[in-house]
Amino acid sequence: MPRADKGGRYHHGDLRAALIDTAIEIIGERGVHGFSMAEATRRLGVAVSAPYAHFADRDALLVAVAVHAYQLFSAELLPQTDAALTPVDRLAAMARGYVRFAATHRPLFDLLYDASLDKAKYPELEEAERPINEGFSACVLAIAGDDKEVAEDLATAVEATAHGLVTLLLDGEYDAKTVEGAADRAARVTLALVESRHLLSPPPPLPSG
Amino acid sequence: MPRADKGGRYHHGDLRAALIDTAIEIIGERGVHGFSMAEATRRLGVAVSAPYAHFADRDALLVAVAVHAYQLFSAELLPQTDAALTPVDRLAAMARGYVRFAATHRPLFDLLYDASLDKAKYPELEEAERPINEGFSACVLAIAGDDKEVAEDLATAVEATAHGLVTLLLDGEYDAKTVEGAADRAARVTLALVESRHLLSPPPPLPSG
DNA sequence: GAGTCTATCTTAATAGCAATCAGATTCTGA
DNA sequence: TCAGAATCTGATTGCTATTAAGATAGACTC
Repeated sequence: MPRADKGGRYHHGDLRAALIDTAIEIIGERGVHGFSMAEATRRLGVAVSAPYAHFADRDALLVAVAVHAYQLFSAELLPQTDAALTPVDRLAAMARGYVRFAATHRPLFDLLYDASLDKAKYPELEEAERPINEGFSACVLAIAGDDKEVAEDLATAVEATAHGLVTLLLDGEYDAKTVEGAADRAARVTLALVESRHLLSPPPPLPSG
Repeated sequence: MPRADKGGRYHHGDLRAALIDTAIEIIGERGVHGFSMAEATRRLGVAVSAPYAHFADRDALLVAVAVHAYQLFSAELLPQTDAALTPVDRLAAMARGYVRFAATHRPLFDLLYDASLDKAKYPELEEAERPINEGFSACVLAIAGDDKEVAEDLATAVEATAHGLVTLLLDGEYDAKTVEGAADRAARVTLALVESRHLLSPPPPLPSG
């Protein structure tokens, strides 16, 4: 972990990587909102203008951190997919994992879903997110019997619910107990969605309003 | 709608209200993130320091706008509750309304759920949010047969899903078609949750993971 | 109506931030 | 060895929030 130990060398060595590490550090301490380029350069003992040789602007650096975060997310979430479980159980496990990641790495999670990074402008974001979406889709498709429309419907519902639960969880103050509680809840809601006739077949008529 | 038409008067008249209006205007144009005190004072033809006679800081002004947004939200959402419908249908209608409000007043919705305003620091926020939560709770309690634990579980699930759907909807680009599509989806998922044995009774054993 | 008090507003200033530019330094490869 | 490219510094611009001290207007009293 390189610190302000440049020791008079003009060139840093790997400022790009050091900036990403320091950004993760600062975001961990102060949240995405509390991160600033200036603070990062201060910690690295480097001129405020130095980062701009490696990143076009603040957002570009945050995107690099976000890519890193997605990789971590994948690494924690996807192993659940390989287990010898039924697709339904795997899906529930992923919902759990989603909640756990958000709670365990809150600042990074906020960076991914709260700091409005423009996915259109930074294609590497979608690229980094893809493994997650694919693991998820595979799971859902297996459940939906390869009916793509049903699968998309179900996927959206499960994703939305997990994400929404996390939002509610993170809005209030939370401790370990409520984290596992929310994880349980996410799993339970996932099961409810999977079994529902409202999602798994041609939808019955809806009351309008 | 008072503009930069102060016309040399030293006192503005009602700068406090004008600031809130202008803030809504700017947030509508540029999003919460793009709002600045400086821009607001510029539009009102007033010194940059003038707002601080009425609001402690930027956040305090945003909180005032958020209170306004909650009132609008209530006004659009709660009428659904009075209709002569079953509790379940009312709940589905509220899920719809939730999605519609978010899509129709996106900047205000972002202000409520994206700009991390500290509810502990500004109790008026919870106060303004209360009518919504109460209408919602009443509905859910009726469905759960006054079993508070089940009701809380169900409420969380429905709220989370609606919120999550909105998040997904707002993340991608969206047009009128997808808005109603998302509203439909929210209603459908709500029905699925309400009918699920996983939520409406002592929960069956969960696979761990 | 004169005088006082207070709220409101102005001017002026500080400090933090992102971003740019010109130039210095170091690295790289021919 | 030397030219060019990459990296970094120092100085600067212009935006932001926020504060302090003083001017002005409205409200309230005598």
